[in-house]
Amino acid sequence: MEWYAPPSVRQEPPARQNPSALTRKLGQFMALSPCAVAALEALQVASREVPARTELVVQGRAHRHLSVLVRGAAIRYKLLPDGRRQIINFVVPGDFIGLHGCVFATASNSVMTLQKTVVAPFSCKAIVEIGQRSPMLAGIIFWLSSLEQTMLSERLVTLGRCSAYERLAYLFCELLERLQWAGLADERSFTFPLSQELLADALGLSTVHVNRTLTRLRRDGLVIIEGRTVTLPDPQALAMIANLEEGHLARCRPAAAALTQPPSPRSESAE
Amino acid sequence: MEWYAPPSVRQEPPARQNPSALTRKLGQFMALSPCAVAALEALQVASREVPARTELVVQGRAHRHLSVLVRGAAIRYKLLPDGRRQIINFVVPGDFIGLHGCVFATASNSVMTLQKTVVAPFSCKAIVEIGQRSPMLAGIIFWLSSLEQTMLSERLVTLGRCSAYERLAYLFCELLERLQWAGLADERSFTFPLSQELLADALGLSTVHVNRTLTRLRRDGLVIIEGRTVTLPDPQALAMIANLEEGHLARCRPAAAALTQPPSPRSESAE
DNA sequence: CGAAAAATTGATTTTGATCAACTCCGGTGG
DNA sequence: CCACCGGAGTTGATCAAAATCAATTTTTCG
Repeated sequence: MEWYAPPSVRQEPPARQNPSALTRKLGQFMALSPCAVAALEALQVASREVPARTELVVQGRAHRHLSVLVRGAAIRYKLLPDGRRQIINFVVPGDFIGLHGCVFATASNSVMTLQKTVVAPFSCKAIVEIGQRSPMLAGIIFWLSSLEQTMLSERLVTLGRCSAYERLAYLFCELLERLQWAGLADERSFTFPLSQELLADALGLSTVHVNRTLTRLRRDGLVIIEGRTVTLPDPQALAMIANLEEGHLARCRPAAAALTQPPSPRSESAE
Repeated sequence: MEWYAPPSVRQEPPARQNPSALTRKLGQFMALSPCAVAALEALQVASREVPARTELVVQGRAHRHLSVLVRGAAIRYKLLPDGRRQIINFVVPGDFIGLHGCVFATASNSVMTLQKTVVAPFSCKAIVEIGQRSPMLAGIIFWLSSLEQTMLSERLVTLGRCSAYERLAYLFCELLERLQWAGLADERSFTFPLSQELLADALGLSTVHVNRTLTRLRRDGLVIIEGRTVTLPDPQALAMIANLEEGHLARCRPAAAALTQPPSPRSESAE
């Protein structure tokens, strides 16, 4: 409702060359058929610009739309009755917003933009239809959802068992990797509208403690923050601190079964 | 591999009357067509008994099977390199084990039984085929996966922002509710093989602190533990402490769109 | 019965929260 | 141009929650 007011739909020129963050991300994990790419890009042709601090989804209310975040940044979070906030994850370009909206009547958490952001909304039905038309695309959507669940699990482990130092290291590694997927980060740095309060709410810490721990990471030469740009001089070392094993998320490489199977299953087994 | 050794497949009599925990759970959220029920029950005809403390899935290895937990209990957890353990969730009857196995090449976390348990393994392909044959069943599986993700998010919020007292209250409420879904708990008590160490690893606490906090909950008359039976004399009060709003998980009632939509342009075939 | 696992308890330490300034910086308006 | 404002970041002091260490008791179970 809130962000719905100005119906300033912008039609992207259909002949856009550069792939969306979504297809870029997917392309790094699996071979996309041209028609899969077409279907995914088609979802995003109608985009909409949303100002900062806008609630795209409100916990407890019905989902209005499903969308893909095309450009900008958002958080998915939950407020406790007494006002405490926990950020469940950061939403970066190429991520779906409110994919649950397809199957749940009401939202269990909120989503808010962090800066001026472009989203591509579409109806739930559009997704369902796409899934029905192509089993492969259904598999891709399920894969994306599972990937998100895996990241949630990792986060849970980090919150449950890691120190503040480790948690911050973890978050920086995660953001670097995810923004790289979207083609928005280079080898060791990224730009993202983080504040210490956001870090605190994402990691279950107080802002004061985030500040002190960040100071320590800076002193240790592991993180450099200049404005909105975060540089990780030694991502490997940071990943070690974050308890991330070699190729942690590379693990999410899709299994051949569901995703490389338009009609004919190919047997690509390794041992 | 481990639990695979004795191929003691037990064929349930096909005319079993009582529904599986899975269909019981689903039935509480949505109207299942008879043929959906048949398909779900068919998945579980071949079941296998697994002893306690058996690893059904091992992090870092390929998934072997997908299965449904029919009877018993398990945990999904992750070990950090230095041995710390975080339990990601408890697996109760009616839950899938390793649903990610459909789409990921390797498991990112482990699953271990807590007691003698019956699981119904089946191939990934079986699920994919079911989903392709009936969009409604595909929707149901996606709904189950989303429900799990929602519970994960809730857990994350609890770990990030709640005290030990609140966390324990939360976990007891969650288990009560989930076991009720499976038809395994009455209004205010359930039986489950919990130890204080398990509670600690699930909630990101030390066992000592769990012990003290549990003592406090007991003293406050909110939890009674006798052997493996947990009684919550006042689930409402406990839910309040756990920061659970009215009908928290009832929120996961499915949206009509995806799940009440048997009519499909394509092959919706009868079973 | 006896060993091992689980639960309990006390003492102490550590981590991180809370409270309270205070600084730095980027606007914004006079 | 500059004073001022507000938000974010920084710092110190203190407090509280939870971890850790170390026994000890109770329960479970072969």
